[in-house]
Amino acid sequence: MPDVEIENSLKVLRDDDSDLPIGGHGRQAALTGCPWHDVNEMLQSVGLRPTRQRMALGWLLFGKGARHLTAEMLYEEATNAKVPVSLATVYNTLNQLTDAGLLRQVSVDGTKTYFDTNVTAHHHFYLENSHELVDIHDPHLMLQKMPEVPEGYEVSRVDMVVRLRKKR
Amino acid sequence: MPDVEIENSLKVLRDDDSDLPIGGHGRQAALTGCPWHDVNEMLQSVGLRPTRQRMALGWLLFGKGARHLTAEMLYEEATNAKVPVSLATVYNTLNQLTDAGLLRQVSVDGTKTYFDTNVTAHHHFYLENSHELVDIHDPHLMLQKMPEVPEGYEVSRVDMVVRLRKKR
DNA sequence: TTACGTGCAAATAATTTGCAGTCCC
DNA sequence: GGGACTGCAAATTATTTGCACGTAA
Repeated sequence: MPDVEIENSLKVLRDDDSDLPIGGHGRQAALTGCPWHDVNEMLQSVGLRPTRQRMALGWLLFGKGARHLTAEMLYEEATNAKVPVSLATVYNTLNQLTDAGLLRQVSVDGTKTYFDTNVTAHHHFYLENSHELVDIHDPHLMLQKMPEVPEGYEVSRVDMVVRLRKKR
Repeated sequence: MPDVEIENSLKVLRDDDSDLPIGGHGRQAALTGCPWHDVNEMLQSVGLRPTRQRMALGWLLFGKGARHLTAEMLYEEATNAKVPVSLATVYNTLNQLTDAGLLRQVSVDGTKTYFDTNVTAHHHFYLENSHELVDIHDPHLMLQKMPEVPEGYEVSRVDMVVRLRKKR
């Protein structure tokens, strides 16, 4: 996990406090609208050419509040934003950013794959009714006791998903 | 399935003792090797006709030790056991058993869907190298502190996956 | 220029579905 | 006998890939 520097380099880019459907957690305000040159820098830092489409996607991903999206969702967002990119490129870009450690993949139900712009250790609520993914901001939830790991293995990561359904 | 060593090294971690595949409804201790009529009963109890293929699949699922499998794996097992069933039927059956509460679906990486014969609350290790799923038997791991659930929602289930990789 | 990036369409992979034939009660 | 079940193949869905063309360094 190569993330400490990346972490820092991105901190400013995030807007931790926007439209979380459910509990949003407050944090310091990001720069107004994540300027172009931040995304640019971000891309450079991981060795990706700041092309038109990558800039646009990076801007959509990190500039706005949206934090958990599928390729399809991002594709639609881009299209709506008059930034035509092909779906294939969206997939490619998401995968490249994930490999670079700027995004984290979350699988919750076998079908869709979500990408989370928050790469720090944290867990998720999954709203079964709306198929929405939301960060759990409560830090106490995090691993109070690590299970005994078998010989020869080490923990790569812990994924926890608390599935929620609407009370009837 | 190249896992014999892994099998052994992890044996201790499994809740071998509680081999109650038919748990939930039946509860009574499993007879030696889960004979036909147990599977039969199990199917009846959830309103599924005990057909040849369902009996065979049920026998493979609950009679043997294998506890986490994909449709493809079960299909292969069945074929090897000279019980020809179509892959579609395997999928159908797995879904029916899941709906009936006899199996639990676990998604770990977007691509494959695993079915777990243990439907009690528990978590998993996922061996990234071998793509194997193993129960975490440590009950202490379970919910030490439930996160604050947003208004109007209730927890449907908590899925935790501790991803392990081989130490280099 | 020149390797890298993009779009499109075709290719995969996993799973579901339509429907004709089969089996259980 | 009649509806539940099965198998096969075709259909879906999500994602990847091959390849000709465009573009940043």
